[in-house]
Amino acid sequence: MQNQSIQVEVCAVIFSLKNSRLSVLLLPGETEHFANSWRLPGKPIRPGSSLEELAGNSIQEIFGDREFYLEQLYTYGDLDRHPDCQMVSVIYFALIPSNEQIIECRNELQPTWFAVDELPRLDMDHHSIVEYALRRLRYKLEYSAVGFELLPEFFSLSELQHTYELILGAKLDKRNFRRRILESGIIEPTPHRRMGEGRPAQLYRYQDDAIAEVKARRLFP
Amino acid sequence: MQNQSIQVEVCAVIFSLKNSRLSVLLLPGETEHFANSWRLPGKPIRPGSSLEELAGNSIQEIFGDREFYLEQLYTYGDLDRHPDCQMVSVIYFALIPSNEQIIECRNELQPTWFAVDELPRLDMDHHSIVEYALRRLRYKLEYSAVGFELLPEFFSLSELQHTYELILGAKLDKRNFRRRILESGIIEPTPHRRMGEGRPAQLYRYQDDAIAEVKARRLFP
DNA sequence: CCAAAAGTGTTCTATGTACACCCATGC
DNA sequence: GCATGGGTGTACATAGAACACTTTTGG
Repeated sequence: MQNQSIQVEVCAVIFSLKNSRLSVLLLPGETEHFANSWRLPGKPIRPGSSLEELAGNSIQEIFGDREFYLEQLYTYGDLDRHPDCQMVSVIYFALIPSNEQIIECRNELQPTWFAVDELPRLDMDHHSIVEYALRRLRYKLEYSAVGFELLPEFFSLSELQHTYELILGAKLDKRNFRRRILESGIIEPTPHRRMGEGRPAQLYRYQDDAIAEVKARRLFP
Repeated sequence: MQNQSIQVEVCAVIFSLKNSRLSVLLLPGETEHFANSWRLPGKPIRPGSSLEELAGNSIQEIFGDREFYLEQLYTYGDLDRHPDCQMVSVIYFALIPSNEQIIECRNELQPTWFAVDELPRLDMDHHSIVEYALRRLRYKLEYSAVGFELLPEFFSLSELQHTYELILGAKLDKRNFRRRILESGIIEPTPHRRMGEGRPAQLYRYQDDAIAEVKARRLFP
């Protein structure tokens, strides 16, 4: 059933906001085994690259040489994951700002965004991996500042609140949200304002030196 | 400097209470590169065993076929970890009840307990791995029931409190501790009592069906 | 002047914290 | 009967939750 080889790969669960929905980037699956299914981007490990570099490269191949949030999620290594070999997958999860675009020269890979509540059929155990990444993302929101990583450099407090509401799947109280975020000191006001319908919004920027302090405290109930 | 091979191994950070100190089990290091140093128990991956099985086996070789708490910690894969090859280490952490003994036939391995605040020189980056495992253990104590895993099947509330104080490195209020633990419902009283100096203590047992519920709530500030 | 989104404080409730004395047993 | 560790409740402080109106802009 299963031959004697072990393969080790690095994969990434890439989250972003697309059409006001939390979405995951997937590639078409390998057709030999998993017809009409999709898979997480990734690549086999190779000498000369660290695990994190490989995960970062997989993402930069799709989005270009941007900065983004990247964190190791879990390493899957059960015997029944792949029909042909024993597959060990080191999974990372990444957050891409909503304004970033897939670079055109990579269209041949057919990278595609799927809303997390409308995932297609996925290869192997990738479906449960995405679900786990989503739980971890929701949990991280409560006690760290990770939500900003899905927004452009400048954003309004309402945009930030909508991001949190999208990910947590719940409405948050506007005044409590603003008070907590501002008191936490993880964002700073900028001279910019966003004009649109209604009153212009103060724009804020993320202070990256503030991450460490916030990690210890829960921001949301 | 570094040849082109990649090795993948599974290691375990094994915690227990020895002489009223939180301790880690170490084996003598490989002498070719790391003279007079110690290392985490572990073994290379091999076809036919999942990662968790390999971690579990490494521990059962030392303690026999016991049950114990085992959880994946992190996968280390930087380039500069080992002088000879690129080493990927999937690290697990385990909690062994304080009454468990190292089985005698394994004495040739020279497994040795070291208090976490008096660690010897360790191979590679194993020192920072132990420190990370310790941070994770302390953090887990706050919001889950993991402390029981270091005690025998029956234990008194004072013994449990001392365990928490040892791991967290801080004194806890007796009444608040007892109230919170009992209200959480993660332990149940047993008919047994521990006799000794002073008033006999009610002994409790861990209810393993209660783990899931408690995971979401913080038990300690 | 109306629609639309931004912005702002206070009260109430729940949770955590601090704290001191009586109880049951062995010697 | 006394030394030793086991066992118990209440008052206070802090943090989170609920809640409605005013402000600024564009059309």
